Amino acid sequence: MTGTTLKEISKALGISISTVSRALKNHPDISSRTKTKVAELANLLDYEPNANAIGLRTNTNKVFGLLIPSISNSFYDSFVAAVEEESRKVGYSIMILQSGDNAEIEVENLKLCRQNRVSGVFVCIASQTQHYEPFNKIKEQKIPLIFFDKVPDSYEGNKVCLADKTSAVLSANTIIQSGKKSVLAFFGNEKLSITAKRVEAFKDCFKNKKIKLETQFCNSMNEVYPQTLSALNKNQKPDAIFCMSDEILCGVMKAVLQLKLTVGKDVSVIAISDGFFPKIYAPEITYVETSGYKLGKAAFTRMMECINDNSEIKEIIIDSVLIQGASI
Amino acid sequence: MTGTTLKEISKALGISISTVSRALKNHPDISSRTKTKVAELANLLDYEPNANAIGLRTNTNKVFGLLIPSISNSFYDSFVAAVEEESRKVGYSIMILQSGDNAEIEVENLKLCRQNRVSGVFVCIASQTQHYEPFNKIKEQKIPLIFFDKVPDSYEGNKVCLADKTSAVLSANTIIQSGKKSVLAFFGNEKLSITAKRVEAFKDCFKNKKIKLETQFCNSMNEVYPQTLSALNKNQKPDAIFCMSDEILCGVMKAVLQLKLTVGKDVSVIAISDGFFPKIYAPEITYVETSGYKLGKAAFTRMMECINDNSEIKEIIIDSVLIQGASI
DNA sequence: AAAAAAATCTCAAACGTTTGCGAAAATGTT
DNA sequence: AACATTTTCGCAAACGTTTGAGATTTTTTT
Repeated sequence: MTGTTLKEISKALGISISTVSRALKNHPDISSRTKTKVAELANLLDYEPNANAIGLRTNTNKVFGLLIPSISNSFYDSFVAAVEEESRKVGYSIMILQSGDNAEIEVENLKLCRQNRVSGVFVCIASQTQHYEPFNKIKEQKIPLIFFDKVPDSYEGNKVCLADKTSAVLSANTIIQSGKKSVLAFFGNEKLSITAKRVEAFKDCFKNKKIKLETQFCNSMNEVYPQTLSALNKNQKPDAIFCMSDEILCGVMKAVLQLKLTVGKDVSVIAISDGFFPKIYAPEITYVETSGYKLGKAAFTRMMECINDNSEIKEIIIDSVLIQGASI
Repeated sequence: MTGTTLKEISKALGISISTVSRALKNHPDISSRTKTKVAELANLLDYEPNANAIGLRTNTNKVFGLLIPSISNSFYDSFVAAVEEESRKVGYSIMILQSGDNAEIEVENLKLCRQNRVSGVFVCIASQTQHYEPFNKIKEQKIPLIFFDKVPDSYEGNKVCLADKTSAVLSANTIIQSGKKSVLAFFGNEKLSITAKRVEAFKDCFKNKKIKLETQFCNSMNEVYPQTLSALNKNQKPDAIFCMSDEILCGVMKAVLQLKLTVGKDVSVIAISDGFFPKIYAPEITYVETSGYKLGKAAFTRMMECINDNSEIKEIIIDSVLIQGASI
């Protein structure tokens, strides 16, 4: 009914189940003659190993858990794409679990990973995650755990993240070198430590400079848009705007378009982005690249290291680079 | 070492494994006294059922397979988000498999779904998928199969897709009613049947009208951009541009921005989109909504119907609706 | 107080694989 | 031809759970 099993093949060939099993995995104990016999019949009968049985027997799954706040986000989905791509190459699949940035759902999802005996889990923690026992449980089961992007400060573990400060500093210095005098800087969710770090580093760059700097925290395009609009309508409007994320960039640009300003001439804009959005505008926006794709590749590499030799804990930081557009 | 098992609980409590198993699932045969005893200890010991063992015993997994060309696409990732969200509510997880629009990887992925005994699979076929035996195999195993978005014409099955024609017709009629005289229409991958249908329906609307219509096929923003640029630089430039997708819209708008034209005044624009991109421009773009999110919800609903009562095959079509912006 | 019914629990097989160890068959060595 | 090796294979247990059917205990009925 459902699928061919080793037992069926063994019966049909008059050999034992173990021989069939070994034949299929090219075990040296088995003669090449029976190997081909087995292979042929298995092929004919469309034999496919039962992943559950294997998982039960070996107590692992060829599956990675991937915990993420939301997949509808160009940064995360390029991360996911990268991890999936690499995983497939080595025979792993990925199980995606969204938390909706909700800490409770996050622990549910961690539980799911344990129940499924996944081979490893990648996690980008929710903003309000406070308790780390669920993560400890994962570790107790010897399941490799890789934090990425939003990583916990106060918890030890493998971490792969972007150079938070570098990207902010790079942006700030670009603005300073261009000789701008009044800067409006938009940052994301104030509660996130990544935001805090960036703000601090960014502000530091402007110390002792004769440049006016105003910083604001925003969570969505719909907040940024009106704020930019009113800022640009003031008498002393900013001559440079910094955008910490794509969403913010979109909000800023919407205001810029609304006022029919030309970026790079009437006002300068610089963003932190993974690169898609800056290129949909003309002139293109100058940005500091933070690639979800690269981050994904790095996280995957780290995961494989953990699986192969359960080595010590590492924190990896992906550097960012400035991509010149014509907006500043 | 790894995790608590039923056996351990049963031994500790001096009762049989089956009693423990039944107690945990609230079976009527078990007294409430032992139920609470079991529940307490299970809780204390952090018992978590082994998904592999359950899967092996019951021959199913609480997992849906999700086959998709690429997840880095706002339409698909909102689809994925919707399916994941709903699945979680009923205790299912999703396994994401990208084909990269490659038919061979697609069959590999289908195989993975079978090996994992998933409870159901959602699939958006690759553009060149020709052979349907792998899908038959899925069906033979009584695994519910839901095609979505890019569905095969020549293959019977459950299908959930957007009203291809309606969205094109809606766009066309909006253009006609606005009194435009020269239309430039960009469509996506020429080989896809969905494209063919839309083109045909779109063209039909313009029959017997005194409107100039030029259609072009494009696959990326980088193609659309220069083409739009040159079209808008001609003497008789189009007064309305139709964009079949978000990517095309971005390409068109880049040219519009480049030329410092104002949408809705200098040139009209209308798109088919799931709604994010049209709203990042000012004025906002008028579009026909085709929501990946809604499609996901519908596909999920259909999946649950299939799981509950293995009813007959259905084809569901999600209607589209015009969202007014100021671009036409 | 005995018989019948109901409630509660246990046994044991099964799901499909993997794997250590021992058995049989083939080959090589004196 | 007898023995030692090597090659090839089979046995059986184990992974953790579910489930039908039977066993035991408790409660109800007569």
